[in-house]
Amino acid sequence: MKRAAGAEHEILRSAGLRVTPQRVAILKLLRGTRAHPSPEMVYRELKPAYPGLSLNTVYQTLHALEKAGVLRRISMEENVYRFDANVAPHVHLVCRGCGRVDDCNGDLEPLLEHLGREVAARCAWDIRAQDSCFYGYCPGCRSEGKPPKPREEV
Amino acid sequence: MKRAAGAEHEILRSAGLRVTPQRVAILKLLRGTRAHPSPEMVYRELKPAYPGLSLNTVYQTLHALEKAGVLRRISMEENVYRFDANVAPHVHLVCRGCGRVDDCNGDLEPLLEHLGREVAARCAWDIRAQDSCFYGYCPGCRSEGKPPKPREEV
DNA sequence: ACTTGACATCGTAGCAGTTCCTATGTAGTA
DNA sequence: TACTACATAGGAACTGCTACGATGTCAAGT
Repeated sequence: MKRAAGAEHEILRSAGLRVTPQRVAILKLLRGTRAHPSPEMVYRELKPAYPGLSLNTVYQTLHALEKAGVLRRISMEENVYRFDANVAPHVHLVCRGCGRVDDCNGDLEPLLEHLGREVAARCAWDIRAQDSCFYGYCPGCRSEGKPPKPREEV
Repeated sequence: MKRAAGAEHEILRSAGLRVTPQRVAILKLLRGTRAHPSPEMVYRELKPAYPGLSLNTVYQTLHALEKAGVLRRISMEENVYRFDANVAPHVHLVCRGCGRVDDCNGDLEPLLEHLGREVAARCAWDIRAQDSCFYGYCPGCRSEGKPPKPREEV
């Protein structure tokens, strides 16, 4: 349980956080998926390997990592937190059929940065983060009649 | 309580919804504010004028109006629904200090539509809606030391 | 105007996601 | 190895939202 990869170790240390098996596991999971998991999904995924894991710990770890800037919390149409280890500005695609959240491929960063500059120029706010979400139906749900939302996997 | 303005009346009718005092009041409030109220805020605002109003009714009315395309539900970093009577694509500014949600002035619609086209061209999704949020500190919170979030008014 | 059926409203109860509380455990330093 | 501050676990509490059933009301058709 102690021999985790080094990258997560480094990240935690440089964020001023203690290195614990739980934190390494959570961070590793987030960095290894594109599914933007919710706390619940993280918990369900890691519970088999860490039977003693508490959902509470997942929440606290996610908050700590978010505060340290390692993760981003993103908001979907549903009132459930989701987390993303990709901190750079990018577009999220949210399926109203199955609930999955994808990143949009292709280099949209220049466009998003342009949008950010335009917004900053038009208001007197101190902007710290941006998030662009597109809602619709993924290829899978598109072919069917877009059914109500089941539970997706990490 | 029955002599409300005609615009809301029209909107409700053409959406196929019954016209009731509660619905007119809720829609009128939403259309007359830029604060993107949450259900709770709508309730607190209307309760004095409509003492019998139920929070449940607020929820149901907001859902009905959203389903009819009259309102948009937007997602902030907090897990609270917020509603916007402006259905056209525009940018939201969310203050991490006081929690207020503003629209960004200035004509950003072309840019957003451009972004939408780029996204649609890069993925096989059936896009139905888009939302761009910018997080930071409003002019008021910026001048102070960005305090923790109190409750804002409608 | 009056009746009537379908839809709205209200209050309560229930649920799911998140946070609070606190005793116990453990990482990291000396 | 011993110590101390920080993490964890478990459960209880909180909050925003939804489901349910009884009552009330809008509006179409007499």
